[in-house]
Amino acid sequence: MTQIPKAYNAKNYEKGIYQKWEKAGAFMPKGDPKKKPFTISLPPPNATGQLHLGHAMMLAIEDIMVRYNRMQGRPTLWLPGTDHAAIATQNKVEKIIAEEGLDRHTMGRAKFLSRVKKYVKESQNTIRNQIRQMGASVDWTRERYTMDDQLTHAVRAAFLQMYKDGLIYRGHRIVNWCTRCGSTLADDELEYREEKSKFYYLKYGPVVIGTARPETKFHDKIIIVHPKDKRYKDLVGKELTVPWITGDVKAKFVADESADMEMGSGAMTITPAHSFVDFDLAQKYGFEVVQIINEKGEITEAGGEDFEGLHVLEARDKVVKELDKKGLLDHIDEEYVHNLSCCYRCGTAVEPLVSEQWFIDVNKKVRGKTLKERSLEAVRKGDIEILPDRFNKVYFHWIENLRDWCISRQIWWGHRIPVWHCVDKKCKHHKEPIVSLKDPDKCPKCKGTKLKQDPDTLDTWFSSGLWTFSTLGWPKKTSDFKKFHPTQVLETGYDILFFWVARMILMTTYLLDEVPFETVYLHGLIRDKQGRKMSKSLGNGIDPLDMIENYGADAVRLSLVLGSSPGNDLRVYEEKIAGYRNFVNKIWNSARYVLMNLEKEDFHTEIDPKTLSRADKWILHRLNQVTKQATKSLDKYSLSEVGMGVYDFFWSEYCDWYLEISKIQPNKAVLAHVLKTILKLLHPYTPYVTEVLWEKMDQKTLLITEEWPKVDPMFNFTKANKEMQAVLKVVSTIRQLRADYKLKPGQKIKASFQGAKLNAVLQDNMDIIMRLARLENPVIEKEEKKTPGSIVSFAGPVKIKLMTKGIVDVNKEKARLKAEIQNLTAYLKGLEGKLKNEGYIHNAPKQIVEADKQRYLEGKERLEKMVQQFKSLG
RNA sequence: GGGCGAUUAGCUCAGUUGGCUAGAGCGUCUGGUUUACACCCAGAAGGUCGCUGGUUCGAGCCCAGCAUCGCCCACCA
Repeated sequence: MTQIPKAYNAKNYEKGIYQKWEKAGAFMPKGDPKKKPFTISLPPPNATGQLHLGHAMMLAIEDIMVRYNRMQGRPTLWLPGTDHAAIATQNKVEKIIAEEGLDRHTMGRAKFLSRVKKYVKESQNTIRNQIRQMGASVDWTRERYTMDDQLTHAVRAAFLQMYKDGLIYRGHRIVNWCTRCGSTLADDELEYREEKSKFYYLKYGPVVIGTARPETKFHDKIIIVHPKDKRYKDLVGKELTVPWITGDVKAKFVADESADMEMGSGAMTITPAHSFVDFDLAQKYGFEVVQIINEKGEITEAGGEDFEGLHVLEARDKVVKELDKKGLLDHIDEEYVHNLSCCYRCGTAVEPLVSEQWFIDVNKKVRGKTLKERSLEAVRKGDIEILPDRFNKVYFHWIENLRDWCISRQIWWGHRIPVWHCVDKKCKHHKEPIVSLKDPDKCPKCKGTKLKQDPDTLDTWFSSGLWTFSTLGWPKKTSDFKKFHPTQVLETGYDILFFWVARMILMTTYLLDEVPFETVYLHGLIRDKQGRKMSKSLGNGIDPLDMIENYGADAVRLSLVLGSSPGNDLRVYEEKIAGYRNFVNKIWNSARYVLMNLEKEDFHTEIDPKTLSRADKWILHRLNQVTKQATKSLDKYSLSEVGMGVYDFFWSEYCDWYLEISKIQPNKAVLAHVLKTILKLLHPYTPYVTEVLWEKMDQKTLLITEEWPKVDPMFNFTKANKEMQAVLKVVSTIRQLRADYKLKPGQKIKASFQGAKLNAVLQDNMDIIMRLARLENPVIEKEEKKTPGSIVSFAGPVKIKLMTKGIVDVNKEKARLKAEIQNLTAYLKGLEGKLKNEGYIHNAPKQIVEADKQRYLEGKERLEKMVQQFKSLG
């Protein structure tokens, strides 16, 4: 007999339990070496501050997968780490130093970077602490950071290999440019903001062209028309002089199918340096590309002395005025709504411009395949399975339309591009890049020592694309790498399918000729109670740490997992978390009861099959069923389904019925066995409370490393299960009657039963029925006896009669019976129709028809008895 | 413009390969100190499964169309 507190206070236990696990080395991969390892690389949170509920969800989901597989005896590795998050981190630190009146340029590169490093260190500590608080069983001995020496080495190795294969090239191409960050952005690093602006129609020689950005049009010289457009047929190929912003220009008509005949005049001029579409056209035909806007968002010398140096917005007004003066302004549409592309990190409008950058060629064949082809194939062939599978389509579409990936960034924080140039003027090869794994000290050509490294850094997703294997020691073929790669699951939010998941597949299939992971589990976004995104500006965010403080980590985990399925958003709010806290407390109290009634040795005794009552057999049978279902569904990653299934079984069967029955006829070994098994089933979901209780049950092992429950064929009791369910139904029915007639809870009622085939079962369990339904002197009647003033109801085939003469109103009983008779009659009529239907009898599976027949016969019998009873009431 | 998702009780959501009178939690209502738990127990009310057709013996589930809400991608001369 062990006493524990009345309520579970998570705070008192969680820290100690986590330390115990960690000390025992329980997070390190052990398990049966013959079994296939199970590995998850934790998506490394940005080292920029704090974790939010999305991270908490990720940790909860992955921890469930990991704990389950660990209990299945597989060598299990969950590798944690953090990401240096180039732009995000740099922006954060820039903001911080701005408050001190500083900026990075006056500070200098070295000083600024050391400031960033300090910030990252603090942030990493916060994150480590938060991951621990969630109970995440990550292997801290293998923690990694994208800027670790070893990972940086992996980045360089990857760069070098891609460079040698000609996949990485330097080119003058159009890129997305953020004028605030002073850097390029990848296509998917843009966000779109709807904006209303003016739309200008301008007279350009014989045509009218439309534009939202007149300030880019100084050097428009090509007019594109559709080859089938009759209006311009004669003009195609011709050159003519037209008056334009800063004087006359020579314009040329070119036919290309990209022109839309329906739109405006059907003719358009192009600005190759500042529009992706126009740039492609210029490449196709070899048009001149003139830069109009520079990296600061100002007009270049191409605008002439009147415009050079003006910011784009100022220039816009001035250009329009100038055109108007010349009579070239046709009209202005004030209500033009369009999507403005903005920087996803700072929100500044993005300026497409041509710049010299490093790119990854996604269409060049290496070893017979392009990067695109490899990426598509991995998913098409089923080597990678995406959950939910509807995201396959989204993935394919994205890869198919992928352009060359711009990987250079003009920011300071990140992996410096491993390219050097010889700056010795005497060297003939000073234009050739030197790409090297280690910092070179001399030029390989002229042996000079004047080398300068490319000032740019790499896109942060370049290094995270290597995450599943750079963390395992690649490019060295370490034993970890051999054992744990490919990983099994990559679990992350669907919002970074492109950013990260696709990049990992692209990099890994090329570099390793294998997939990075077998399954992609995409979780949804966290929303508030009204379904809104959580955001700082709305102030509707919930801090996971506050919730853990108030309700415990187990409750927080449940609120993030139950009721959620891959790909679907999830609403999270405090009442929900409080509800799961109640569940955790219920676990605690069920164990409290068992602990109070059992001795230590009871937790170690085997179940003796000879001692099993029908109730024992029932709960053991149900436990088998639940275990079977849970195992099957967890293998398919149906985490919510399993959690809810066990929740339900535990609460509404084990607690509500079996524990109550155990107060009447206890079987200590069964009580202990079922509870211990439930703790195991729940452990992946609520690791803390289950581990605490496990300890209280005199277990010498840790629950985290216990074996996952197996179905025990000895405990399959189909018949007892059915019989016991009937008994429980009898109790429920009586309770219902008692409530209907407002019988006092304490008042014991005389009752009789007619159960036909079930009579023996009822007799065996009469104690239970009596106690749970508060009866006295219950009897089983073999024959119908008249008992005036009693009330009657049916639990399946069992007729229940409560002797309530003088207690209840006969008229009320008549009304109730009448309603029940009507209800049943309607039901039987439906069934009858079905059973008379030839089509149904022929086509439906036999068991279904058989079951309906049974139901019909049983219902019919019940109806007869009810009618009889109704009549007897006079 | 293309695509995807959602629509089931007042709220949040389950609902397997189509087959019991469609379920749970929260909330509401009625009762309740019983060998753990009031963070609890017993019971109840509450649903034209978004709409319209179709397939089928049978549809919440499959098909077509529509509506509303949300998301993603593309385009915007």
